Amino acid sequence: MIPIRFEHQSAAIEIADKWDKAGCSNADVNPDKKPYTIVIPPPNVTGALHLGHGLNNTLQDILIRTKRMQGYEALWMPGTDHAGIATQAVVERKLKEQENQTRHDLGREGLVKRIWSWKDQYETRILGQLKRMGCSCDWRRTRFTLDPMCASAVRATFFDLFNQQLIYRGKRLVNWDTFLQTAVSNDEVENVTKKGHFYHFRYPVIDPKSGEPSHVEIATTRPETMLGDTAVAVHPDPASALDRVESELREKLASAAAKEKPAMEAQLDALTDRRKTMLPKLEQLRDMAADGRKLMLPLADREIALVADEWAKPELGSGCVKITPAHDPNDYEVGLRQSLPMVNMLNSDGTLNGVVPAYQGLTIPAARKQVVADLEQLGLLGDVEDREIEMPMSDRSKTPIEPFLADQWFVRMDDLAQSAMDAVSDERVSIYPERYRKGYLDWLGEKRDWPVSRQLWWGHRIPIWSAVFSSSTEADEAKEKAQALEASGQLAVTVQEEQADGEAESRYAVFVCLRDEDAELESNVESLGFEQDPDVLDTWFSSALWPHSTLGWPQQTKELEYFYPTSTLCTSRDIITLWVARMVLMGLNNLGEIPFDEVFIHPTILDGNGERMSKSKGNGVDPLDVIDKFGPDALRFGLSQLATETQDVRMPVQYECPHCEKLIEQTKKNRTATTVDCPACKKTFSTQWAESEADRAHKRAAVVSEKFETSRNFVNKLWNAARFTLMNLEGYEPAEIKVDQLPVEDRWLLSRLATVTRQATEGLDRFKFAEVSRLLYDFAWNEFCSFYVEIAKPRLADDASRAMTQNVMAHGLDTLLRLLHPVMPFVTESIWGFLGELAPERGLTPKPVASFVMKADWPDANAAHFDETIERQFAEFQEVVGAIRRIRASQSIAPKETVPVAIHCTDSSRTLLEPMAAYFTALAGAEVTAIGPSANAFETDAPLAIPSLEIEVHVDLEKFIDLDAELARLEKLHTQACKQIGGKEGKLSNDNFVARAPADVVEKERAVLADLKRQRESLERDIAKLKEKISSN
RNA sequence: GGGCGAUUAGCUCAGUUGGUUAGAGCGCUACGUUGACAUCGUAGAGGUCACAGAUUCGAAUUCUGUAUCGCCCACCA
Repeated sequence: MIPIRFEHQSAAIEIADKWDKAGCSNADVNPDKKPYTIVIPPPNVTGALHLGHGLNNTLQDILIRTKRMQGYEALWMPGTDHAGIATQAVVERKLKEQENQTRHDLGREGLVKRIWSWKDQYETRILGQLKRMGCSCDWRRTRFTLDPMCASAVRATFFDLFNQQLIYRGKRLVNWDTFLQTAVSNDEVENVTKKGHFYHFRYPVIDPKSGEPSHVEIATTRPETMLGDTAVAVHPDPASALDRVESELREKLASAAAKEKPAMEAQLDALTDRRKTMLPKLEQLRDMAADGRKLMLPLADREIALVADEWAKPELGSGCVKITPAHDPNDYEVGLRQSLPMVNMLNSDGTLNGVVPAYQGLTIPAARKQVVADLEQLGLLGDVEDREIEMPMSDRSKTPIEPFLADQWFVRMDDLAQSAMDAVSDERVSIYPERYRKGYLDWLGEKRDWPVSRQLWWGHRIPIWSAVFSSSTEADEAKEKAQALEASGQLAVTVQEEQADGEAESRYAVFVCLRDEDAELESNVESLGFEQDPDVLDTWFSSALWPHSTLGWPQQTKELEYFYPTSTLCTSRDIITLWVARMVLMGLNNLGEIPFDEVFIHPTILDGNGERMSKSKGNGVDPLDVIDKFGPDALRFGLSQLATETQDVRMPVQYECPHCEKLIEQTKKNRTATTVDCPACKKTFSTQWAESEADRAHKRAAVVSEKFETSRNFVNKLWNAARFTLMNLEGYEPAEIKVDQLPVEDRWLLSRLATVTRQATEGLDRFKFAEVSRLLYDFAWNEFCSFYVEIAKPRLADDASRAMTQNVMAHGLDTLLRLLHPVMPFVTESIWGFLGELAPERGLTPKPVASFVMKADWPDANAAHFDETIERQFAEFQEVVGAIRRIRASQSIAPKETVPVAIHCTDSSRTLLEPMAAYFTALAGAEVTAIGPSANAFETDAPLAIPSLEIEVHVDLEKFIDLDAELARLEKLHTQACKQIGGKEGKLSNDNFVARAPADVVEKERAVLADLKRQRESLERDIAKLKEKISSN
């Protein structure tokens, strides 16, 4: 027999085990079915999943389960991502903290081994989280972006791109950590404001003509970088640049607060001055630049260009700016625009290289002192001002970051990007919601080459071996030798002309790319003097192949043929460009086919303060904590309710006190604390931050959200509705359900089931998860439970109606379970099991059902069952029930008291309501004494009109009446009616409205007004009668 | 700086092509444990739909502007 409660802890484990044993979530090539495929966005193995992943995976599982029930061979491909930078950083940080070691102490192999064991640990944890959420992935196929299958796809792709000449080596400015000797991402760079100096220098003009200045003044906070200067820039049109600055300033001034005005006015004055004193000189310099005049870079004794570029701001300083393309991001841009040489002056440890031999080996601070002193000696140093300067610092090493021009590998994007744009433009790939198309197209439209190398050890190592030669002949010789090593197309060679650091001459790099892992070939290549590139590929390179690499590509597997292209990709918007776009272009490049038909972008979950959840902030919620407290079905239902079309959803987060189980609102303050005192029970609990032994002695509080309470309650409600049904199935005999012979309530249920099924099916097709959840919640709770089950009670007690009621009710529950299963798999599966014991054959034409609801057919939206008249009639019944209840409540009539009720209505309403008269007792504690046009008012009456239905409900208050309460109630209704009548009359007396609004709208308004007036009159009569009675008492 | 989104009840959110009295859940108030369910039931209170304009007979809904908040991008992944 079905237990009194749904114990999700034990039930979920049991059910998951049954599914697993029966292989319910496995998918195999099956020519009899259409495939439906989703590849999971592989979670990073950096850490455990939080609610954001919870949402992402819940939605995918809803889709997969729905499609599986709809008869597709539904494959959900699981796996995880190696997440290069993030994972290596986490492991390195841990290494530092716990063992005070750096990666150099362990060496490449040692570090990678450590990361693998980290990966194993977190992969297990992540997959465990997904399983407990009920994710019905085909676990046999679990992949990892660094496993041999993915590696083979990465190698094949890289080799192919290399052969297409789409891979090249170039320079790129990276954030270089000179201490860790690695590039760090922008995320890990922190700008710190420090005290420093602003140095003014003068660079001599080479052979100035008469009237031309002999020097150009520039200023910098980083004097030592002048050794790498390759130009000085001046604005190409300083006059109009100044005009623009001035007009912007004036515009601001007009709307500025009074106290800000004086400062702005001073700025304007300075600008006017500058126009007089500086503008002619800047224009002269601009002309000199156009004339191709050169400057002499002091100390380096190198000619550098004078260029006209908008980066120079005529309103600032001297109006001229030195350009160091190899060591400043903005200057780098200028260097690209102006085709300037890029002179790298640093070694990777942050000391100076031999570009200017006198400074070789100096550290940056030493070089700075030296440069300033040397310039002073030459008389080229101007003012030195004190100034606050922004300095980029590495989060990881806490040392200054140097912008550093490093060799990087790039993928040429022109055609690849275009192909991915076309796929979306012509809707071979659709993106929902549509607004995300723009970002995708804009980003790809820039067609920026993709830098794919990362200075890391954790990842797919770049399969290129290179050697550098000073002449092209030598390079060609090396190329031929390399090519001779292999003849079956596993090896490709290119020669690329490059500029060496700090040297003018070209060098010739020979690159050997190997298609597959082949130790022998590799060692042969190396014996020719080639070295493998130390870098690894960008994580997104392997992620971009995910939809086909996981299916076995480059092998032409039968899975690939059957399941590819996949159907739906479900992800969050922050990786539309990084991941989605790249999957599309790689799919097209590798297979000539798009990777998926549609992309669904779901909202981001923020906490109660509108901040993104993250473990480092302390506001991250582990789905397992929510599952422990509320159950997996509640977690899933709650999340699916959040999946609206907006971009963000908020989820206020609470600590659950481990002592008293009260939920304590998480604040910005307490979320970073190591311990918190529970305001309810006054005991102390610890948080994720607790480290000291004293703190850890307190029990740890889970972080959850009360948003899931509603869902947990819903699970409970469903369970109990099922319990009621099952408790009343004693003696159940399957029997044909003949729709046209059913009473109104049964036909109503069938009609509602048809409608709800249709709406749910359509909603899921259009990713309206929140809408579908609400729909099913409302139907299950407010229709199935509140009305159908309540009406069933007297019918089940009556032998005449019992059998058919059992049949219809079993069918209703059956359909409800199927509809809810994708969202709430565990509780529905559990109930399905119990239902199957009592009613193994059920349905309109009883048939044996699948042993798992997970494997059952999705319900048919049987259009023939939809009956608008029945639904409308039933609504009348519901209205009358509501009316009786309101009267009872206003009269404070005790629930156990049965009140006599007369329903004054039309004949057609009587036909409907009469057979249902008994149900008013079950639903409203009412005994119906009369129904129809001749039903009269009672002596002591509390009437309530339902104007739209022409029904008046009369309740006999003989035994109950509270005259004052009744008067108050009627007067309130009267006021309301008057107000509404006023509104309507106003509207209808507006000639414009009557003339211009559509006739049916006007007609409707008139009808409503007439009803309202009738209602008001009747109220006035009743009030008068009541007043008379009160005064006579 | 560029792009996108949000602003509706105390809180978290719905609100279809503009058209009766703007909805739900939680919270709140009152009453109530009848054999499915107190993780419940019934009823109730609570909203100038951010602000200012415009279009329209009619605007939460369309347009423009403002404010506030958030997210993405700015050679960061």
